[in-house]
Amino acid sequence: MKSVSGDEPQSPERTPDAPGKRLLMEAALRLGSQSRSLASVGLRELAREAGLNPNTFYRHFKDVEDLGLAIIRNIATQLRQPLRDLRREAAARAVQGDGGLLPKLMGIDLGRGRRVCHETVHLFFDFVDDNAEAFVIGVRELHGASPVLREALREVMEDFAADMAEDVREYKLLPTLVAEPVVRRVSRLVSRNLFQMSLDYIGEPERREAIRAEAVEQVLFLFTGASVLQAIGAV
Amino acid sequence: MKSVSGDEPQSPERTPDAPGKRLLMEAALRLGSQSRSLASVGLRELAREAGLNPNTFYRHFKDVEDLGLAIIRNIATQLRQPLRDLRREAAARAVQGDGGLLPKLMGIDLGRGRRVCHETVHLFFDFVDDNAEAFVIGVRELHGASPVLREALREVMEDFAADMAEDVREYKLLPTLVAEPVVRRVSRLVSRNLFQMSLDYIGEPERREAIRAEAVEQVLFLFTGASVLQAIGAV
DNA sequence: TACCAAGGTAGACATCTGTATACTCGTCGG
DNA sequence: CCGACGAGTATACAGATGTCTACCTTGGTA
Repeated sequence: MKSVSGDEPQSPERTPDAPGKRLLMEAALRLGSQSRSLASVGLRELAREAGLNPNTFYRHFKDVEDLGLAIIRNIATQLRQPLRDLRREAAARAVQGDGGLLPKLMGIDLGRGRRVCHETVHLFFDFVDDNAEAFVIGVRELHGASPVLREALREVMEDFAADMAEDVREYKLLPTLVAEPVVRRVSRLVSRNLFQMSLDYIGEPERREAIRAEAVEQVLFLFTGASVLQAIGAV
Repeated sequence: MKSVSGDEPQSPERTPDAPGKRLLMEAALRLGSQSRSLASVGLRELAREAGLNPNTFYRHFKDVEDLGLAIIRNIATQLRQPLRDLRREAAARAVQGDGGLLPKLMGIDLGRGRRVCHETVHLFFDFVDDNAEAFVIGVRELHGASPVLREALREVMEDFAADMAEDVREYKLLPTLVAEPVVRRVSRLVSRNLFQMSLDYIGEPERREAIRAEAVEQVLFLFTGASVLQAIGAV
């Protein structure tokens, strides 16, 4: 046994992944997203779907849980950086005024935050479009059976939220008087909610545009509410 | 076979529930909340935990899914009415001014909404305290394997949100200029988030007070944000 | 050339699961 | 008093699952 998905920490996918491993992960995406929990598919069904011998599974993973971890790490690394980059770009692009379409509320430049938020949310949903299966599994497993997967996904969302909070501060998307812990809490909630909505998004294709709009709206509500309440000293 | 949990619609628990049925449901709460998904416990393990013969299961339920439905219906009916009643009381109690502790923001009486919200949230978490196992299972199964359970739970949360939106309107907790669909969407999000947080609440006993506070805060942020943005015409 | 490890296969094992049929027992209505 | 019925039990079976040991194949390398 060499690499049951736990080598030296990890060079980010230095192995082009043995064909079997990839086949198994793809099979897991297909089956796991189509109804049941990952654990309940079972190693054997997984191998069957992948067109492989059950024992081949052991060459690459020690558990179904282990497979799950691999999938999670995959999408997490694919999502995190692009999202940060886009947020930076969006913030930069939105620096030049929006022509004052929206009034400033108690000194808060709503227009800028709104545009950054709009773009971020849309990139997120674009990513959901491309990785629907992984998202279904992810959100399922977030409250699922395995504590290990839960913890891993929690961490992903926590990082996601932390990035967001940091960017909000760095690009000054909120008035500085909003305390940092508040920003973090709001970010956490936004993150959580976006992941949640990704399931609606996937499950109701005919409402996709509406859901994107609602998501933007909700994020705006939250940050605005936080700003206003803090401004009048009612945190 | 007489009552596999699908009789005439339902008189609300006219049967005091055969002892076996109750034992099985309690066993399901214990096992289902302690790690895996309901479906993955399996009828046999369930019966074992309940100290009964596997076949006894069939006398009361046709499926594990069926058992799940019964549990969901139970807690749903236990939660809904009390919550509405409390909200009405809270709203009535909060009619007499709060002494102007908080300034009115653009004509919005924040103090009243805040108090009602505070009490509602706390009642909710008290209920979570008393039914922790059911909540764990509920939130798990919300994104779980079975479409039937998912749909049932969605409905529960939808009702929960609808009640909330209606009460907000009826007790005038928000300025009337906030459009009804917006209230509904915000309510839906709040509802979803509360259920979500109930898991944190259960899982991190040492942070319970903090979580309650955060929940109240988030609800306030949302409704405030919605009010403000609507007020300045930026919905 | 010989070797060796990684990737993949084959068959066998005990174990668990859902389900079907058939039995027991207490209670209640006629 | 008796039969029917609800609740619970016993046994049995086919199928699936995780895992073990052993074997084959390939590509690189000493």
